[in-house]
Amino acid sequence: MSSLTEDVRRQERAQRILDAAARLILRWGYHKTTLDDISKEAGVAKGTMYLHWKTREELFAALIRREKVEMAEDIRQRIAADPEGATLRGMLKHSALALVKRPLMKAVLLRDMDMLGKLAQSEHSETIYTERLAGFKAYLELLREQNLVRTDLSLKAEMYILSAIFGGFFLVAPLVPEEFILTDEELADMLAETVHCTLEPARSVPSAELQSISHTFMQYLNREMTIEQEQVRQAGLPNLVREEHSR
Amino acid sequence: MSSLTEDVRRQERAQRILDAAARLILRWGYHKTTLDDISKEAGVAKGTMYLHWKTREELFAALIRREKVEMAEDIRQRIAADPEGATLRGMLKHSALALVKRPLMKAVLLRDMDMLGKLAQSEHSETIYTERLAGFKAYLELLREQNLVRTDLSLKAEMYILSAIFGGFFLVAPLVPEEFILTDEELADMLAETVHCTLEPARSVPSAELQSISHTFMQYLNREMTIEQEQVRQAGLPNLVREEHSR
DNA sequence: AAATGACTAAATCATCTTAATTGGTCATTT
DNA sequence: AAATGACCAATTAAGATGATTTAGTCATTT
Repeated sequence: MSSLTEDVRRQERAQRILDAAARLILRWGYHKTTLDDISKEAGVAKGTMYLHWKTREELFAALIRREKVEMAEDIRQRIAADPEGATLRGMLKHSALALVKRPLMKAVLLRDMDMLGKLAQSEHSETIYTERLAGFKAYLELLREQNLVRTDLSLKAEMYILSAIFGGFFLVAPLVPEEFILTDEELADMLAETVHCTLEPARSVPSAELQSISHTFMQYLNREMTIEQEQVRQAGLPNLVREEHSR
Repeated sequence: MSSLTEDVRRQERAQRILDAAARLILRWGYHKTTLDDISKEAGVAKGTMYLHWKTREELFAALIRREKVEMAEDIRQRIAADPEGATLRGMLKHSALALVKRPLMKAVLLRDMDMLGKLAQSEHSETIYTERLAGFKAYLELLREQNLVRTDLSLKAEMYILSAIFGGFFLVAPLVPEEFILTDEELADMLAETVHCTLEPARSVPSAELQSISHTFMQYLNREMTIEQEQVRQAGLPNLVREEHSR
């Protein structure tokens, strides 16, 4: 039986290891980052890491999951703090702001082969994308029902437009000459402006409606997160407990 | 002294060789396409190709130049045939339409490493991009002066937005799930719609003004083309003549 | 004079061999 | 029971060698 403080220390150690992994993957990339490197950086023995994750891949998957959860929480707070946060433009603006300061997430979302190597094109990364977009599609449908986005375009087209705008603002950054590069804040603002102009109808939204959709959005975000969060939490527990659970 | 019909035959042969090169680079990529392959495909001896271009790189550069010129001409015609062609949205729509059916140009613009290899990141490709954007910037400035695009955003921001939208619509295609993929026409229309909503002011433009700006745009396009076209033409001439010229 | 394709030097690729690294385990220590 | 790090098998990197390919040339043919 593991005591409560034991569990906490485990969790902390798991976080330390993931911190180390994050630092190293950003410096050296996925391929060049070895488990020996990580254990050294985290100040634990290599075997200790195997008390948390069964394989190297699982460790990195956990790292990405944690990043996802942190980012979602970040977005949640930014949106909650912004009166216009729940609008489509607000959502995308805050997602962009949360993304620009997370190189790892950026690498995952944009499939950065240099940093992630084959991890970037693993089926794991593929499904994450598909799932996220599927969840987002559901949210967009809701917005359409409430006339908070244009309905004269097909849902499919709107999904593509959104992907293109969001992806575009990040993907072209390394392609355009330096003189045109925007700051993070400018980029997020212009992205939001583009989404606003293109997809939001020209009418002022009653704050009651805004409140309601804000609630819906938080639910969507929470649903996305709980699954991941559960897995993140379990990484701190000993293997035995995990295996019992999974049966 | 070379006769007139001689020159024509030379030009035709140059075109045949470039045709062959285009076919092969699309099938095998830049790296796997050898000069032997091309000469075989074009039905000429390898030495003959050296009567047109001094190196392999020059041949491929000529191919890309030709593609650029053809595409510019294509855009010109599409815009001329469209009453709204000269608007910003029209310009981008027709550029998109011209681009979607030119895999080679797409590869150059989007820096497709798989197809072009190191050619994609050569300084040649870099300068093409920079020059094109510089020319486009001048055109955008004109549009701003005539209030044909929003002036409440900085020129820099507008350049980035345009790059992001245009690039985004093409770059995300391989990233989004199949169910969201648009047809070429849909893509071009949605791209134009996005540009229209985001950057064009909400006022109807007098057709006189439209005529004027259309003229300006054609000039811009022509200026872009004449330099390239001159080089394309010269590729048909014997080396000796070329060298005399360049001194 | 124009076109060719056999030829060459240089680069690339393929194969083998050896050395080093690394993910994962487990007997030992704490 | 928890944590460690020496250890191992397996993969990967590095080197070395030889074979093949290929960009570019040029003597010969048309």
